Parts: sequence; C-alpha cells; structure tokens
Amino acid sequence: MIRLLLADDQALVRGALAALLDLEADLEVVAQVGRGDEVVDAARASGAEVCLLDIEMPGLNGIDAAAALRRELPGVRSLVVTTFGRPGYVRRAVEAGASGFVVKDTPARQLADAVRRVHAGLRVIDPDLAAESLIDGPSPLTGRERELLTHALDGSPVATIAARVHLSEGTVRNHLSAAIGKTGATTRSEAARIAQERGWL
Amino acid sequence: MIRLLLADDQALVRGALAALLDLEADLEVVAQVGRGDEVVDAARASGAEVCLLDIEMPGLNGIDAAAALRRELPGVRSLVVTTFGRPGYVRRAVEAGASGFVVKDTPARQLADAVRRVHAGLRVIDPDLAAESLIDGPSPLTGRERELLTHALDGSPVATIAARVHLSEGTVRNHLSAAIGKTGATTRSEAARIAQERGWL
DNA sequence: ACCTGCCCGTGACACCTGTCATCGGGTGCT
DNA sequence: AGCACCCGATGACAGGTGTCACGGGCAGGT
Repeated sequence: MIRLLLADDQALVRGALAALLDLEADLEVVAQVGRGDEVVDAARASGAEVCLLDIEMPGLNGIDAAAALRRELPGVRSLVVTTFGRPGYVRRAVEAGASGFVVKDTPARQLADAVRRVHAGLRVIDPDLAAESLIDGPSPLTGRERELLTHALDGSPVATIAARVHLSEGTVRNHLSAAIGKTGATTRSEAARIAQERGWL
Repeated sequence: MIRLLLADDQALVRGALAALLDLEADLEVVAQVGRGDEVVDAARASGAEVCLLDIEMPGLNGIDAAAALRRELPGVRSLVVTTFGRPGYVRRAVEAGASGFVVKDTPARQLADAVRRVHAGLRVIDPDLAAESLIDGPSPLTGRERELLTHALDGSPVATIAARVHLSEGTVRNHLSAAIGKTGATTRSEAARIAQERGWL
C-alpha cells in the first residue's frame, strides 16, 4: 500500500484527485493540503511515501516544497504536477529533487502508474517536456532581472516598480532592458509574460 | 440516476472529477470532452441531463458552450466551473443560461450536491461571488475596447496591435486610453490584466 | 593581480505612450 | 430633428520607456 499526500490549492481538484487515486487498490491518500508550506509537516505527521505537488500554490510553490521535502524528509519522493508544460519548471523541479513531473493534460489513467513508478524509485518525466527543457536550456536571467520581471508582470510603470524594490528608476530600466533582450521581447510586459511561460520566474 | 457530461481541457482534472462524481450512487458520468465546441454534440449523443463546464477551454469557452446548449438542447442544464471567482463571469454565465456557477475552491463534497440541485431545477451560485458580481456591475467596456485589450494582454506595443486589427495607431491609443480610464489602471497592460480578472474579456 | 560577471547608478537620446481637443460618419432612441 | 453613444482618425504635447555609454563597487574564479 503506497501512502500518498496531495497538495493543490483548488479544493475541488484536490478532492477529485483523491477520489481518482483511492480507486486504486494499492494506493491510499493519507493527507491533503492546500498550501505549499504545510507539505512537510503533513507528510511527517501522516507518514506519506509519495507527495503529489501542484506548482501553483500559496505559501510555497510546489518546486520549493519538493526541495523542502528533500531536505527534511529525504525518504519521501515527490511528483510535481502542473497545468502547463513550462520547460523551465521541469529543470527546476528535477534540481529541487523531485522524482517526477506530470502535466495535467496527461490521461487520468496514467497518474496512478506514475505514482507507482516514483514510489519504486524511478524517474517519471514527460518525454516531450524533457526534450524541450534541454533545448531551451536554463534561465539566462540574473537574480535582479528575474525579480524585476515578476514585478512587471502586472503591467506596473517603471516608477512603481522602482519604488517597490527601493532602486533607482534608471537601474530598473537597465535591468529590464537586459531582460527584454534575453527574452527577445520588445516591451517589459511582453518579456515578463515570456519569462513566465518558460518557467524562468 | 442523473446523467452527467464533463467538459474540461485538462484530462487529469476531467478524469479525476469523473472518479469523484461516479462515487455517488445517483450520478453517472456519460460523456467527457476536452473542447468547448464538442459539448453540444456529445450532450446530444449521450443523453446528458447536466453538463459540468469549465470556462477555460479551446474551441469554445464554457460560457459560450452554455449558451449553445441553451439554444440547441433547452432541456439540458449546465453548471459552470472555473478556477477563480471573476465576478464578470458569473453574470455572463447566468445570462448565457447556466443554472449554476461553482469555483474550484469549493470543497469536493459539495460538488455532487450542486449537481443534484441544478438537476432539480434550482440555481446554484456561490453567494460571495453573487454579491461581488452585483457590486462590480457589468462590463463598462465597449466592443472595440474589449477587443484591443485582449490584444494588449501579451504586452505587445501599440504599433503591433494596430497592425493586427487594421486600425490607425492613434485610434488604438484612444481606445486603450479609454479602457485605462475605465479600469483605473495607468498602463494598457495593467488595464488588460484588470479587465481579465473581472471577466470583462 | 587579473578578469569576468552581477549589481547600482547617472546622463543623454530617440522613440513610444497616454491624454486631450477636435473632426466626421454611423446608429439608435425620443 | 435632436441627442447620445460608438467608431475611426488626426494633431499636438508631456511624460514614460528602451537603449546605450560610462562609471564604480563587489564577489568568484584563473
């Protein structure tokens, strides 16, 4: 019997996944959480062996949660699930110590198998995504560029961003200009969107 | 026995919801589709009584799919499900003839009840969302403003947008300026983001 | 010690953008 | 007919934005 933990911020999806996986005779959902920062405690308390982690979560995202699991409970394996196949996410998830990466587009029947393989110590990664992640390579953004792009995601003017991060307006423009070049965009908001699509944020 | 159709573009979520609802003795999932434009045909072929429609779908979104159902198969009731509570969506879903509106944050246990109520001819709408939709009111945007905002979503410069819709650059600027005023934003990309959050696009 | 890379800042410049005033044409309502 | 509203367009203007050159400081490798 494989003991499972589910982490997803949408209660309906979480409950539905639990119903799906509980149908399998050899799987048992022993914990459910809606926030990333509750994963480690819940995994410890419930004695989970495999954690299914959504990336988009409040508190702590799924990738950082996987890293925390790796650090605090090395015996627990994690399987990262996300809506879209953003190549950068695959790389970061693997680097964070996740044993698997599944997109929500995959057929429901395959999820249980993915869990079993992860539990058996195998790696489970969507082959298309793995190829893409190798082509795209890692994020070329520097720390500041990444930070400023996240602030540019909502379309704020440069002055607002500069005030939020306590930087000169010109410095913000310089960093964002570099980011625009690296993403191949022509506007900071376009650059922010592209970077997010590739999982660089 | 209530006959159900599920429409969601994410196969994993779709399958999981099917597993969840099939657990109920009086519910039966008779069809599953991943695109909005397949809903009507599938509902007709399967004899579904209630359709669970996600809003974000390729081909046709869930609201337009509800409208198509209302037109083609008036006896079939629809329950719209979406990730976030965007007030504008509630109003549009109701106007499109949907009998219910549920967010994915609601507990999984309540979904089956929502389906039963919709099947019984009742309206099921998240009370918080209903209140918000009344406060916010309908979209103040004109047709062009809405169209141009959707093109501004990805952060494209004005020149690109103007070329895409075959309009003068100045005209685009004027419409977007009006949209910026109506959303309370200071930038077109911020306005686009706000409009999308409120379900105005 | 040297080089490289990231960080922060300034200044300047061309260009883009948001705003306003103004015009004409069309539609729908009273 | 008058009015209100949306659409498309133009021109002008202040201010925002992207780019470049340049400077200095700091950490990490060789």
